Amino acid sequence: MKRDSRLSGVLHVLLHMAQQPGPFTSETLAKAMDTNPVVIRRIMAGLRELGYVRSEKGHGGGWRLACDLSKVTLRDVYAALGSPSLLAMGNRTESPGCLVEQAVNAALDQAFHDAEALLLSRLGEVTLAMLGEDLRKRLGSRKIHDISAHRA
Amino acid sequence: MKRDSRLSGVLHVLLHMAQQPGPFTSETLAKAMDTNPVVIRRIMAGLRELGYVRSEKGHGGGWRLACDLSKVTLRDVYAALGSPSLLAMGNRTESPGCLVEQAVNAALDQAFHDAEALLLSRLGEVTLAMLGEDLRKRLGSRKIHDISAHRA
DNA sequence: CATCATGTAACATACAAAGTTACATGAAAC
DNA sequence: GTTTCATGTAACTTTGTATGTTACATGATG
Repeated sequence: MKRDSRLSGVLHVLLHMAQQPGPFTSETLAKAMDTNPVVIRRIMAGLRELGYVRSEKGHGGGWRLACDLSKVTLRDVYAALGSPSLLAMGNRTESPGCLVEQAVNAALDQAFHDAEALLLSRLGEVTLAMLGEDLRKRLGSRKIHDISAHRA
Repeated sequence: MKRDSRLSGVLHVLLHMAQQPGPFTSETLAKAMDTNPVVIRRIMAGLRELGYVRSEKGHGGGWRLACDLSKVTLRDVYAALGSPSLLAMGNRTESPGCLVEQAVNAALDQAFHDAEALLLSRLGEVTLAMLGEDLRKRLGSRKIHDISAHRA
């Protein structure tokens, strides 16, 4: 797999859930995302632990939102995934004895750190509610999107 | 392999080369980097094509710097590697039909793009000569580092 | 108790970087 | 000219991680 798409995926799920009351089974969500129910449960596990969503077993069970969408940022969601590494590049050796490599690492670390900080900052500026608002604009006059129609 | 370390690696090689006249065989460089000669040739190929280094076969052959170190930035070196992706994360689907996913992508793309731009900008601010200068400071009063002593 | 849905372990697949082997090409030394 | 050295490159192996899949235990509902 080329790149980590868990953040993209879990946001997709959350935004879908925000459009309808729920609950949603992992299977329903998986169909909408064209993936496997276990994958859904996996990426949702961290959000459940942080209380952003709740899950229930048995008949009528499934996933429900359990947070104020205007208080949860994309950065929070990212953190709920376990804060996977943001950059595809890194240093060859983290604590090299070679002074040459230390000089290289210092220069790269600075650039890497700045980029990571900016990305986290940007993610922290966007709430799930804002995403929902943007979606509403995109939907325009259309009827609220039904997740069950997603399969088309 | 966890993360792409080619940029880190090739910079390490270039900085080593800047400390001594050369030429350097792939094998010598590989030993200094604790890796394989073919890996060296691979990461150096792009730099050769752009004229940053030259290579010669046969006796007395090997790699030599062929550029003004004060004119080549880390961003140039990155480009010579083929501009591999900088971010470890990406969108699930690049051109989704689903409006929900479009909204998610739009938000993430913005953040991703900003972070990539900043990283490239930072890399563009640092020249190989500046790296060499930093290294000189780290070396302090010490004798110029001999690459053959690297194996220690 | 049968059914539904999550929770999770275990295994399979896909992909890219890094490491390795093998050999062709060309240059210098003898 | 032949040997030796060094690059150039293809092909294959190894490794790490995300993703996909199967199987089954757990618990809730009807």
